[in-house]
Amino acid sequence: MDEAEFLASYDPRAYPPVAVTVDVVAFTIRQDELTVLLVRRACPPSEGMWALPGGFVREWEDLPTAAARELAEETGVATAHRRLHLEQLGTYGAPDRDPRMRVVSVAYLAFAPHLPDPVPGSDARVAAWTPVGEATDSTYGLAFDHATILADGLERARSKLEYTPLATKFVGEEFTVAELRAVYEIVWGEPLHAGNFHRKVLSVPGFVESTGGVTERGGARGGPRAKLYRAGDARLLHPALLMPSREETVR
Amino acid sequence: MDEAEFLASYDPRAYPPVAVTVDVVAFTIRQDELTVLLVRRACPPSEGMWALPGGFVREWEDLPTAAARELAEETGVATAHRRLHLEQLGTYGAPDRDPRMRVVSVAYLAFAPHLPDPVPGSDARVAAWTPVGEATDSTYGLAFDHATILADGLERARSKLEYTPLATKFVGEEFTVAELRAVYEIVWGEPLHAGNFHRKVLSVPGFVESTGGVTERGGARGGPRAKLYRAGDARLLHPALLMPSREETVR
DNA sequence: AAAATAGTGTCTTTAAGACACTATCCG
DNA sequence: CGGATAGTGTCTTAAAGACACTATTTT
Repeated sequence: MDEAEFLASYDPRAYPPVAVTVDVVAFTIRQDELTVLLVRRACPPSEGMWALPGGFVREWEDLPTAAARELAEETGVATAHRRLHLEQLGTYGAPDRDPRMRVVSVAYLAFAPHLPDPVPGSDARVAAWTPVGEATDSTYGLAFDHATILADGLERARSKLEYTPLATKFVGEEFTVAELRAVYEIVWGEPLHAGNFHRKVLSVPGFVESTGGVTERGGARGGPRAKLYRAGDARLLHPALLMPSREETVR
Repeated sequence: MDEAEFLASYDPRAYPPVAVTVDVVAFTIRQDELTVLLVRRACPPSEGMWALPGGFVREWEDLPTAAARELAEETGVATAHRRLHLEQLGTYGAPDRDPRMRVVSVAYLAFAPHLPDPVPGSDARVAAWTPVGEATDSTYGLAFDHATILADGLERARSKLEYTPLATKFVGEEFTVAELRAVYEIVWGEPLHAGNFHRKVLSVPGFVESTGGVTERGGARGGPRAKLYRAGDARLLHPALLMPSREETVR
């Protein structure tokens, strides 16, 4: 029996119930750390454990809309938050990933600069921005398969920094090259050469464009004022900015 | 109401019915053309139109297992076909993508060398390997949103050739550099420089390894026998083989 | 004044691409 | 033999990385 036949003879009681949910891996940078939004589960199973925010997809709701709504419910960020980047990460549907029933979850990845502290929702859930170093620790005990989803999201974010202008989604509308470099260093977890990075960023067509302005003040511990840039119109970076440590990590 | 609360109070009749299906974009190369497996729909809606093979996910079945099963049902290829590559492409869940009910479809991408002619299933469906040039023609009229899924699959395949050893999945266990080059030329749709390609492939660590053997005969129209290689152990290609035309296509 | 930072210059090494060339094999 | 193909050599250019250096600003 194929899809067509099955659906032609569709009867809600004739097949096993499946729930479709969205889970959101929302990253933001706070205090020079990459953090992910987690919520504390208020009911079984895994009551009291941390989990990714997520929930049931509503009847007439598109998948990305559902993801944006779930994020908004936790953070109070308007769904149409101007600088929010949302992309599909993958779908997780192992039959036993939720002990109660078959749940297929479509995971989304969200990036935004300086997202606010979670707003306690009307249902008074606890949500918190958690450093990814803690959240990916195997002893942290995320609920369900959320540790896998988070790991996949982190890997996606790291590699998207290489060949897309994703880093500009983590900084404000106007930013300095040093701020952009900080994003790379924080997400990749290793220091970059300031001079070479500077030249490289400016040499990639469409990555950033100058606003003409400079910062009000120099660096916190000294140094000249930095020129300001905004995101350019490139969708892909050519040539790409490759992670330094890729060489040996690769095989 | 969040996911946890919803599921805690789960009752199959309390929420709108959703079906979860898998659709498979299966690529193989036949007669120097990239082809995709399509089936002709035997019942409404879109009766008689071509569509990607796919179907309902069974109760205790994992998502990739469901995709492999759907492919096997059309091609007769054993699910454990030794050289079949299967990866998740994305999930398509627009509320109106199927007129009958809410259907969320998880699309998979499959690659294999020389897949056989489709075996008419027990239900006598018609299936055929169709050149992607025809299938992606906007007048070809694929059912549902399958034109979008196919386009996404093609784009994924093209870019995966760049930085992964995916091309080795389209050729036999042992292959020549020229055969590998043909894969790139067919999928990318443009000729490559034979000499530079040869040197490049051999210079990427872990891409291919020599078997020590050579072909029985030279090229069909002359030329020396070619050395034989098998896939190496690299998961990523460093440095990558970038598409020639990327330069201006990018922004 | 001291220290830190923004930004540039330059050199070395690696990789990509263009082109040429030889050796081998088919018909 | 003529033509096509496998594989290599070499040169030019682009890009990555290491290092040095100047100018500017903060404390």
